[in-house]
Amino acid sequence: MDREVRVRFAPSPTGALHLGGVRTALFNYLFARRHNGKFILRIEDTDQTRFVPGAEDYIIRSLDWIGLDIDESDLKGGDYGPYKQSNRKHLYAQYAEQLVKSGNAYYAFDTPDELEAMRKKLEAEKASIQCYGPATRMTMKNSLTFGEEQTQLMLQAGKPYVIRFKMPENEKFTIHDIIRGDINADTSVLDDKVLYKSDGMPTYHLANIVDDHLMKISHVIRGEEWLPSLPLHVLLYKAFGWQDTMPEFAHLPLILKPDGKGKLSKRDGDRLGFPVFPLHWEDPKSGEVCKGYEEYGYFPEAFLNMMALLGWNPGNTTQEIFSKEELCKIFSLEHVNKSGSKFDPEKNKWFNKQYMERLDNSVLAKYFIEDAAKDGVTVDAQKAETICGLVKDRCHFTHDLWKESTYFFIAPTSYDEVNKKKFWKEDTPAIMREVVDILEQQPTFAAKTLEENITKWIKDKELGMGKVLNPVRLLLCGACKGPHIFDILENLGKDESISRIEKGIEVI
RNA sequence: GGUCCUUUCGUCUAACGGUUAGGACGCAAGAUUUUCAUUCUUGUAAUACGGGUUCGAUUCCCGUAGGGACUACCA
Repeated sequence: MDREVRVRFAPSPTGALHLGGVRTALFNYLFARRHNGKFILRIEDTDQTRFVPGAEDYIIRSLDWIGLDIDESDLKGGDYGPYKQSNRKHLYAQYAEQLVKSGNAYYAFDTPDELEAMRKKLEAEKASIQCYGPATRMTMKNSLTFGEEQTQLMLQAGKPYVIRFKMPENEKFTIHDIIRGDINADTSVLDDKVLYKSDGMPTYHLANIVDDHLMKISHVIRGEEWLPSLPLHVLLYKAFGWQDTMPEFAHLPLILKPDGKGKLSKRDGDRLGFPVFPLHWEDPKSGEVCKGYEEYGYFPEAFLNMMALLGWNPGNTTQEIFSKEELCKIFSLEHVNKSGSKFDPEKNKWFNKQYMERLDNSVLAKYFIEDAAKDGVTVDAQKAETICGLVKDRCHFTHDLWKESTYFFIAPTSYDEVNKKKFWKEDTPAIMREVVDILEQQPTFAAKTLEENITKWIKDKELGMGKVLNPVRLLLCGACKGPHIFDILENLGKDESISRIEKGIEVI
C-alpha cells in the first residue's frame, strides 16, 4: 500500500444516521487513522426529492459525539472541495458527455411510462433480461436508435433526456474486494444504468466515481448493499481510463435485526426498546421522535467500542474493551467478517456498564446531581460522590444512579408487597422498636461502629441478622434492595433513620 | 424470478489443514452477603447438510438447503 490513504464516509442526508451508517463511518475512520491517512466526509445529496432538512447537521453532530474527527469536509475545509455533491453539480455533465463521446454512454429519451410499460412486458413474458440493456436498448428511444442528427435536434429542442451507460456485452471478469476476495462479474446480466438524470443531477454511480477520482480516494469502504453495483463502478473507471488509480474496495457486512430476519430497522428499536440512532432525532416530515444512544445514557466511548466489535474482531485475544486510540492502532480490514451480524442490545448494556465502572465517582456524581435536580432534590458534590460509589455496582447507565438511590433523599411512601410478606412477621414490630432504642443510644452514626454495635446486639439476643436487618431495610428504602444497610443508615443520619422506622411500624 | 454475497454455541466471535473447537453476552446453578446487585466458580450450548481433495478437514473445492443484498431518472 504505497499511496496515501484517503477514505471517505459518504452519507445521503435523507434522515438520521442509522447504526449501519455509524459503523461504516467508524471503520473508515479507524482505517484512515491506522494508516495515517485522511478521513473525509462527503455529502451525497444528488436526490433532491429525498432531501431531509437537518439530516446533514445531524450526521455531523453524530460523528462528533462518537468522536470521529473529520479531516476534510465543507465545514473543516480541504483541497478537494466542495464536499457536497449538489455544490459540485457543474462538474458532472462534462464527465457524462465524455463517456458519450467515447462510445461508453448514450442519450436516452424514454419517458417513465414507456420504461414502466417495457418492464411490464418483460415481466409478462417471464424474461429474465434487464429492462434497459444490450438486449433491449435498440428497441428504445435513444441516440443509438435515433442517430446523431435526430439526437442533436431533440437535445436542442430541450427534450428531457438521461445519459445511460452502455453496458458491454458478455464480458466476464473478477474484482478484488479486501474483505470478500475475488468477486465474479458478468456484464450479460447487467443493465444500462442511468448516469445522468433529466434534472441535471448525476446518479450515485456517476457522482461516486467522479468524486472518488477527483478526491483521490484510495479505499472505498462501504456497505454490502453496494456489492451488486461494483461491476458497473469498475467498468466506469475503465471507461474513464482511470483504472490505474482506481481505489481498492471493501464491502462491509450488514447489521441485522436482533431477532428474526432481515436488516436492522428503526422499527426494531421501537419494538424491542433500544435506540437505533446515536442522538435524539425528530423527523421534520412525520414529526416522529426517536431517542438516541446519548439520551439513553450510553457513553460515546462505550458505543464506539461496541460498534467496532460488531463485524470486526481484534484477532486472537480475549480483550473486549478498547479505547478509540487502541482501535486506531490495531484495526484492519482483514479481520472484518464476511457475514452479517445480528445486533445485540443486551451486550451494549454490558459494554456501557464496563465503561461506567471505570469512571471515577466524582465524574458520576455530576450526572447524579443533575438527575436529582430534575426531581427537585439538591445534592452536594461530596454526598453525591459517596452515594455513587455505593450504588454504581447495580447500574448500567448514569441515570440508574439516581433511580437506584432516591431513598437516600426521599422517604418511602409505600413498601414492596413481596418483601413485606417475606420479612414482616408478627414479632417484627417489637424488634423494630428495640432497634429504634439501640439507634437512639448510638454515640456516633458511622457505618463501621453501627455495624459493630448492632451486629453484637443481634448476636447477644440470638435474633439472626436477616430477621432484624431485612425489615429495617424495608422501612428505610421501601424495598429490600440497595447497598450495605449500615452505609444507608450512616447516610440517612440518626434522626431520619429513626423517624422512618417509627413511621414504618405504624403504617405496616 | 434473476444476479451476487454469505453460513462455528440463542447472540457476537476465536481457531488462516492436526485444539478435549477457545472467549464474551445471555441463561442456569453454586459460593459470598442482612437484601437487590456486584464479584468469583461451575455449567449450558456450535462447525447447516451431502459429496469430494487430503494421512488428516471448522478450515480447500463442488452441490443442496437456509439467510441477506441488489434488481429505480434512491442512495
